Amino acid sequence: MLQVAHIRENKEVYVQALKKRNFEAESILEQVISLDEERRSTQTELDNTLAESNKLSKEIGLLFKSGEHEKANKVKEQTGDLKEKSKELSEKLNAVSEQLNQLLYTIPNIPHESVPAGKDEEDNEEVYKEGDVPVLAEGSLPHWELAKKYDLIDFELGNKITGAGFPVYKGKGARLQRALITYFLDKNIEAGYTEYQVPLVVNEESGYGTGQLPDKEGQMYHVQNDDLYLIPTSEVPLTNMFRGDLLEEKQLPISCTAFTPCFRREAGSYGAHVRGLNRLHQFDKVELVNLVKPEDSYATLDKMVEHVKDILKDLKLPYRVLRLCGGDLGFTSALTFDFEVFSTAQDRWLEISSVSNFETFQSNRLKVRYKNKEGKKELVHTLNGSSLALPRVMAGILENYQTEDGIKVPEVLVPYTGFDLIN
RNA sequence: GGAGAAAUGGCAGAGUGGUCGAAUGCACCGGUCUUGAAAACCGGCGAGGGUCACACCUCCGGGGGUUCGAAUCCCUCUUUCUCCGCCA
Repeated sequence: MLQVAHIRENKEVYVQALKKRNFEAESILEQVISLDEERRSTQTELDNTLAESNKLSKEIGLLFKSGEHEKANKVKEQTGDLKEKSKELSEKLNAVSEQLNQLLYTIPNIPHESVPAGKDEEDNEEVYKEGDVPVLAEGSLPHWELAKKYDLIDFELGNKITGAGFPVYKGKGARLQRALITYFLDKNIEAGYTEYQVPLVVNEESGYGTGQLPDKEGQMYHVQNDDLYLIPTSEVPLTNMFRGDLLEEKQLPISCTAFTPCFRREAGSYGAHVRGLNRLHQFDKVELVNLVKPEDSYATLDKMVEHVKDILKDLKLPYRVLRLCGGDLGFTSALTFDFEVFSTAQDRWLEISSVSNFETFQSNRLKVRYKNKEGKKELVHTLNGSSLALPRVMAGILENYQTEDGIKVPEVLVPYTGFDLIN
């Protein structure tokens, strides 16, 4: 959520910046400003009314104490009007504030100046590429064929138990998956992150805090009996741990990592691009979340990007890094780098990580602040990134490491799997 | 799931209808003393809105009510603790 005080002072900057997202902000920002003005003037009026009735109440108290009951009763009569007026004003204030909030929820974050203008993923900017695309033998297979051939993942079984998009991992498939999770966590801990285990269901407030609600309501599974949501990413519980907190400067930066399954309804997805592990309703992911001082956030973003690069280098997977264009940038993000692994057998890039700086967009909603050296309270910057999302890494490994003898296990994983070949 | 008790500032903990945003202690920050530190002493120290700055307003778990006036009384929800039941 954008900060109204800033909008008030820099409306034109906001309008221009949001154009990169193809978001026409002029009129909506004007509405925001006028609602905010109304809000403030209503607040002032209410304050004055309350001040007056507070004064009278005090007077009444004093009069009763000194035994002047008659006088007191007379003053009492004056309070009725004030009471009614303040009731009206506070109702108006609530309505205006609510309206203002609803409006603010619909405005996306302003993109960082380095974000290229653009319509969709076609316009993303490739900023880095590494690794040779392996030349595979004749008859190499996509991962869903490999998963079947070596009995690693059973999609049919998942259909039976739950439905499409809930695969069952078996044998060496399950162990490879577990190895990857442990390896990712270890890498993150080594880089200074603290590991957490967090709830997989969250309340409505948490959903709003990180911006899944109301924007992506349909994306989350909703447990209606208890009004809870299955997390679409551990970003939600991780970031919400700090909701409403006023941190000490020395506590920053806060770096968390967690492994969790993620649940996404992915309503409306279908076709070849969702085959196999490409898109699932339940998948595993290891996530990074950073809370930092504003002046440090872009350096932190760079560090996160380097960290993910490092992991992919370890795994010897060919990958590229994209700077997302305005049209493809997530609602809450100011700058996002996507990582994609090249799937040789599918002959396409698969997104496996997304690393973003949200600046104050989340922290403003979440009210996560810290006291700086001067004792002034400031919103922290929040960042997150996947390191990494499991299914597509799994797909990439299966497809790129296939040989005539079977699927080799990347060297760094062997200590975790306990085997070096799947055959 | 049943019975009872509780929820106050970073923490502990007073406060049961009026001058209470809230005693006191600890923690924290600044100062005096000291070569330095500790101790002692002095001062400061919750959050949000609003203002150039004050003023002023709001907040004692959340919501609602009674009252001229609520941390304090009533209703309701949530959470925590104790006892019982069930259980990985």
